[in-house]
Amino acid sequence: MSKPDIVFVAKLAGVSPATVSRVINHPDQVRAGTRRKVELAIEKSGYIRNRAALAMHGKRSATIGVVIPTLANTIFAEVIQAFNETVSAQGYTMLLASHGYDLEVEFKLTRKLLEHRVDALVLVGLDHHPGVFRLIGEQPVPCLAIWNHAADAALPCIGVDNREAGRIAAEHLIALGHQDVALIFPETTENDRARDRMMAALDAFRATGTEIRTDRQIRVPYSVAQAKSACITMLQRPDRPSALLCCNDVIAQGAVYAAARLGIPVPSELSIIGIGDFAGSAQMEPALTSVRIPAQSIGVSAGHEILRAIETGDQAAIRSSRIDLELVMRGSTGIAPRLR
Amino acid sequence: MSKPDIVFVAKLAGVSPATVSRVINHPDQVRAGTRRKVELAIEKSGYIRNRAALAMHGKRSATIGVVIPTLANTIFAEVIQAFNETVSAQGYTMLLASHGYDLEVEFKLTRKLLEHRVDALVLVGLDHHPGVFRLIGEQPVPCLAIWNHAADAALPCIGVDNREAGRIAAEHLIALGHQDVALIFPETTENDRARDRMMAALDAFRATGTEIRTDRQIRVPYSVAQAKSACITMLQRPDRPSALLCCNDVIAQGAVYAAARLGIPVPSELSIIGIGDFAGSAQMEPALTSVRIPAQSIGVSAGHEILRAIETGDQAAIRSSRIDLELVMRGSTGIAPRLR
DNA sequence: AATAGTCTTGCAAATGTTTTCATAAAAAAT
DNA sequence: ATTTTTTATGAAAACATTTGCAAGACTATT
Repeated sequence: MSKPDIVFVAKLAGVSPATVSRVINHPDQVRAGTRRKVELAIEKSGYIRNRAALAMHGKRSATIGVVIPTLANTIFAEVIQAFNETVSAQGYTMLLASHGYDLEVEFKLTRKLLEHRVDALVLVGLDHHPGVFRLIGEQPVPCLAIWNHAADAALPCIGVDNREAGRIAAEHLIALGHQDVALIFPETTENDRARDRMMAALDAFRATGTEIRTDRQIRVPYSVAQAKSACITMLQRPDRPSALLCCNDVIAQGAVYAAARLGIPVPSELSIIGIGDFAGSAQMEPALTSVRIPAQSIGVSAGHEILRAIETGDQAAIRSSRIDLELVMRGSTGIAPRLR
Repeated sequence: MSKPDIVFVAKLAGVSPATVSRVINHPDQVRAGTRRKVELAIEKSGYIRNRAALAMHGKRSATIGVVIPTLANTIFAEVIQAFNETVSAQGYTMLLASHGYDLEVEFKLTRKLLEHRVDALVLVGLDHHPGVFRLIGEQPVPCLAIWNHAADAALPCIGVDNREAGRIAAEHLIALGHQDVALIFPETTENDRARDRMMAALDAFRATGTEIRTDRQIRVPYSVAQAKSACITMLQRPDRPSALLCCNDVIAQGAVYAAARLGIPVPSELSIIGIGDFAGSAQMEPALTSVRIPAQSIGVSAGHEILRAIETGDQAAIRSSRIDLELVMRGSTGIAPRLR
């Protein structure tokens, strides 16, 4: 009664296991009559082939391992969705793991995915546990870093230049005349994306002679709720800044709500800019100005590159690419109050 | 140079493959000295055990298949995250597939996951392709439907009663005196959650003698952008309703933004209620009134039940449970204008 | 020092499938 | 009708691992 295997089906159809295998994998190699018999037996027995046995044969496992920091908010939803659509169209399934912004955990998960003999590996960002680099150096598995791009990256990568993202955001505020800006960022020690953006933003302001004081640098996790309450606290102080530069749109959305709650008019009294242009940002009122990260494109190209690397068997075949950022000016930023 | 296997490691350590296997799986069964030798050889060779071979032995594959409608918006992010955290703590990895609200695709994906010999299967909702029911009837795999709960369900299920959700939302609006209500829902043919909510809402209004006209029933996909623009169109008509009952918070968020855009004061002129209480809903201004679906609880209980079923090997062991809904009254709903 | 008992370890079988090679059957050519 | 060619099928090896069994190596007990 327990799950029928290929030899059970073969007996039922009165043929050899080899023939059953051929019906499944090379149907054209078997005579129509036999094929029908076998197909009937498969149908009747409810046979489902065991991919594990297949994978043991050096065949593809038809799985792609994907390790992301979190599933909890919108940040990676769009890339992953696009990536998944691309590869699943070719019959691949995603083994998805999330590490909660802990690179030690990321290492363990990566190892586990390799145990499953994923045909390829996708990671987010360029900063990883040394063990991760060792693993992908040793294992013959195509590996791709997404979201980030850097010319000198240790890994093939498809994504944006986060330093540029931080710079674009900062320069937009600078161009609007903002001098007193607060930076709302998460903890950056295990998050290279956030770190790059912040450093570039600080540099951009420094280049205009403005040093952003540390009490203008707020630490907050990626959470609309926590961002909102942190911003409320900060914006209630008498010397509030004229603009908020947020590490991503999750935080920026929280900031917009905070301003709304306090009745601070945006953008006339307070400008808010995010990074990412996540779903919903364009619809907010006021709509959020953001540095657009084309998640869709990243996911799709990543999918194609991975597929190509798997098909050709050449793990070095992955082409890195830098996806262009774009400043999307919307209603949440405006000229600094002091200039009017 | 190609990936070392267990016999390579065995040779390197000067022991038999069996001993290497034991070092990995039953370390206490091997003498400390030998163990160290083997561990060194594993380390040195960069050996990673092949789970496929393991799975072939009737062992666990240590994967759990999860099929969801979409990854693209927040809807399922929280459940999946909670579920994943729960099961990954026990060493399981998620094979995640999304079908884009197409039950035919869902069937194919389910089949594929079974080929991978997932140790358990999680689906969303109770409505499925007949093939899905056949598969899970034939395969000895614990299967659990999440998000929905119904007493007479064909599958073990952990979730909420979506009819109740629709009813609670409707009755809240009724209690506030709203008689002219619009329903903003997605296509319901392949989405039992949406269908149940809508039917129950219509019934609730009918019970008070109000029949909701079909031109008050708007069809819109789950997208903030599309919901917003559809609502803008509708709210601009001279005979706009006094309340909007939205199938979920994604749509409701779009509705709130639509009202903001048009300058319609919420809730004094227009009440908006959602279902789900997704991330961000509580932070909006005005904060969104919603029927809370405790995604976190659902994910965690689902995880525990699945783990129990896997460990005990008893697929019938999964206990269904109905998770309680809760009306969360916030700023987006208020007394109907005609009563003031 | 001998015996019994306890640990360690290796051998070999088993797992489910694919594929190469050989053979049998059918089709085509004479 | 016979031979040649082509096509379809089966037998068996291979894949990487685990585990029951048996034998060998210790340890403890007398």
